[in-house]
Amino acid sequence: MLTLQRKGSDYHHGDLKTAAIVAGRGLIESGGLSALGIRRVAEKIGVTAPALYRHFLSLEELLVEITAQVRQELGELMQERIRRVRKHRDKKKYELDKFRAMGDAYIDYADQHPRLFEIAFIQHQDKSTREFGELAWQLLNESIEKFIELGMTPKSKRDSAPLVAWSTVHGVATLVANRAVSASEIQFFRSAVMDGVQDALLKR
Amino acid sequence: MLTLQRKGSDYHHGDLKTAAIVAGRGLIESGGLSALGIRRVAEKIGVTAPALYRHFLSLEELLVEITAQVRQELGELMQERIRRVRKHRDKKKYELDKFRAMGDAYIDYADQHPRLFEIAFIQHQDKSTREFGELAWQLLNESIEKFIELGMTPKSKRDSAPLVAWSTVHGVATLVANRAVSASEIQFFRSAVMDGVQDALLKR
DNA sequence: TGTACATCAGTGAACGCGCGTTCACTGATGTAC
DNA sequence: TGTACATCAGTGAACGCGCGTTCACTGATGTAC
Repeated sequence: MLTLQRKGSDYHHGDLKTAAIVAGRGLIESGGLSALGIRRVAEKIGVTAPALYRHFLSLEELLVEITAQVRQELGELMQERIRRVRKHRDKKKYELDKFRAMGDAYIDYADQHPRLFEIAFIQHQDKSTREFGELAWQLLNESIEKFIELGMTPKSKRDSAPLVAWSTVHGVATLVANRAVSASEIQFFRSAVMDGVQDALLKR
Repeated sequence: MLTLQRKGSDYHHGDLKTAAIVAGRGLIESGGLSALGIRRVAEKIGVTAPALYRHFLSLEELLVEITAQVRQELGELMQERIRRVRKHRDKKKYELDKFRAMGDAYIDYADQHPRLFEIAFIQHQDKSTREFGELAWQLLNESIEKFIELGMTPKSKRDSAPLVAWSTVHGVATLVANRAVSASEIQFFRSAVMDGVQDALLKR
């Protein structure tokens, strides 16, 4: 749990910025983007609205910080799941297991935090999102690089493979987050798509 | 061009409902979902706000009608592009060309109407979106059915293939709509992914 | 063909609300001496 | 160690705004006779 209660005096909060981001996340998580607001965040923290202007230039800026954090978290979940994969003496199998774990993590995040996932990649100003989705993108590229090293994926696909994998998994994740696939179909859907990605990347 | 100007008297509009949907679309197209509003739609049409309540129960209902129309349009664009594909005496090639045309249409729509695409699949109440995205989904299934008939796709993939194809193409479309892929990469990205889908569906 | 009347799509004013942001301020903190 | 003071994170009141929706109404339309 992050520091949410005030420490010491009641006048100074201590870590308003962090608290605001956490509170904002919570609002979006339960009510979507339109539930985010300066006044609502302030109320949730137990502070007056203008106090937030000591830490953010505007509502927009708060949102930008929230989405950056969500993208980071998504990357961290992937990293965590990769770590938990059991080693296997068959290196190819091991790499493949890690790859699937990554994809599963991405989809799980979208499933469990649909509203956050929904807003994670929206564009602000002229910044490219991938620049911020750095961690997830990097992990994906490392994984595919391993496939190539082990001769599982042809070198010719070095540039395209990460894009194919990303968009496919992103597609499932989006549809799952939007509940566009019925709950009963989800399991089948997810594994069918992951098999499909594998088919597309691997030599046979 | 749909009937936008009033006909006959100035008092009765003639086709307010249609005009409201068109105007609402336009607002979303240029300013995103948050730009949609009863008052703004009314102003755009040249009518007072309460007039719209003769045709819609609420703002929400107007939005539902707009998204349904967008999904329909998306399907129609796909249909149109399929129609334009040149016949080819090699049936397999012909089917494949039509399949790619469909995918291209889907992505083009997302690229050209990013804001509309963004909101097309959002969930309202408890209705499943696919129920509404009927046309697009049907076309995709027919296409894959042809692949199976021609022995290009194994029968065992009958259920999974449409899901794999949909989510992959949907993924690209989403990322393109969000401008998460830089303009210079888009062409390579699109064709790489379409090649990937093909790899996943077809026997080799 | 002409008139009375029901229908109903539109108007105009008003409602209460919650929003982001600004401003002059106040209270707590921590540093200099 | 104790006091004066600069710093700055918070307050409270107020701003102007645009929103969705309601209400009693009015004006145009088309049907019955």
